[in-house]
Amino acid sequence: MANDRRVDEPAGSAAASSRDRLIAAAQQLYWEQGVSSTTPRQVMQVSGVGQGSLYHHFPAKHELAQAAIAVTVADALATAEGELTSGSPARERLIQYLTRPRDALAGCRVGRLTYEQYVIDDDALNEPVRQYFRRLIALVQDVFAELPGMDEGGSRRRAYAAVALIQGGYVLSRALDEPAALDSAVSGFVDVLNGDAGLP
Amino acid sequence: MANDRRVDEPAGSAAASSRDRLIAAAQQLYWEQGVSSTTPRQVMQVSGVGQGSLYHHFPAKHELAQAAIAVTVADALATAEGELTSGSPARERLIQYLTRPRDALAGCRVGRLTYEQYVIDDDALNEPVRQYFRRLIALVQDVFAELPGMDEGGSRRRAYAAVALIQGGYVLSRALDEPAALDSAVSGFVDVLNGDAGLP
DNA sequence: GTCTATACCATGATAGAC
DNA sequence: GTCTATCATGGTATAGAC
Repeated sequence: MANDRRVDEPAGSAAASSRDRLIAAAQQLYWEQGVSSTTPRQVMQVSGVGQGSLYHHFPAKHELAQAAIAVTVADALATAEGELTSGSPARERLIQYLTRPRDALAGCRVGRLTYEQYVIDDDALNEPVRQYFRRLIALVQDVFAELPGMDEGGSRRRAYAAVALIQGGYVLSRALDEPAALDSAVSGFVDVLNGDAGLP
Repeated sequence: MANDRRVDEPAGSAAASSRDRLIAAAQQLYWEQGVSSTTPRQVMQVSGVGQGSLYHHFPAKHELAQAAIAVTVADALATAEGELTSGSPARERLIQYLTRPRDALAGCRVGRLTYEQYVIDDDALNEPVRQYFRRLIALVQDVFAELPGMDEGGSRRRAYAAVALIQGGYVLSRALDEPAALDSAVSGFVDVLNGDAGLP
């Protein structure tokens, strides 16, 4: 990555380079079936790039995974940042982040990596995932902190809860094969956030 | 399972049968490193059972996985049921379930299966996972429903939120390599449940 | 940069003796 | 029920020509 002086091409470029097509194919396959289940052969087929080219651009599967995960994390963070730092009132930004339409059955592209042994065993693959959640939680905490009468501990705990809720909603939707499970979980959280609490 | 007439041995039996040791080893390995990463060889080594015995008791890896996952799900459900149907007031039962000490870095033995391609692709493996979450959510919903002024939709949504929160807490703890992340998420949820809401 | 052919190894499973 | 030996497959990577 660091020694790659190639000029960046636009993501939607009509004729993406072999390297970009390999990364895009890997991203898609990782999302659909996980990293360890994705073989170099499959990446070649989906990308339409030959075997020689794959191993020319990436010395091994590991380096391809590193590149693909880095792009996935950067994209996901950019989306969240756009929602959470827009000009809207804090309350609206929070609701917008929580209720954004998500492909619940597909799962979180980043969160699922935490249960992938192939990723866990490899610090270079693990680090982007850690950074993603660190920054996402910080973004959410900053929004909670804008609300009146919120101390630092309170905003911090609520940020962990909000991000965990989304991740767990994905898990429930997948387990139950029920896209609406994530929505139900979010609704329940928003209910209690709205002060319509539950404990006497 | 249905055609197995062998007399059940106590779980903590001094001399467990080969079959039971195989299942126990598989459970442990599935928890530590996932199902697809766990090879029959590893199960043999951990259980101390030879290869011939493994394939005598289980025709293939698939049947071993089925048996091990069934036991894991049954155990996890029994634990949750004990907490959620005890004699304590509803509020206490809920808090007890949410704040039970958990090995956050290890992840949820059941929840992690939702991101395992090996499990997803196999209905026989998938069904116990679905049942686990269906029943767990129902148990939690029943407790919420005991609280005053709670309609059915409200208890349902809160149950989804509570279960999702735990699952997502595991994901965060693993992603951040930070056992306390799950605790923070739970605390944030309990904060808002306590009516100490957040949105103006 | 890209291609085809090939080597290597772990996995998942079978065979057949005891 | 348990053992050892063996096999077939497919994933990962390398070699070397173009």
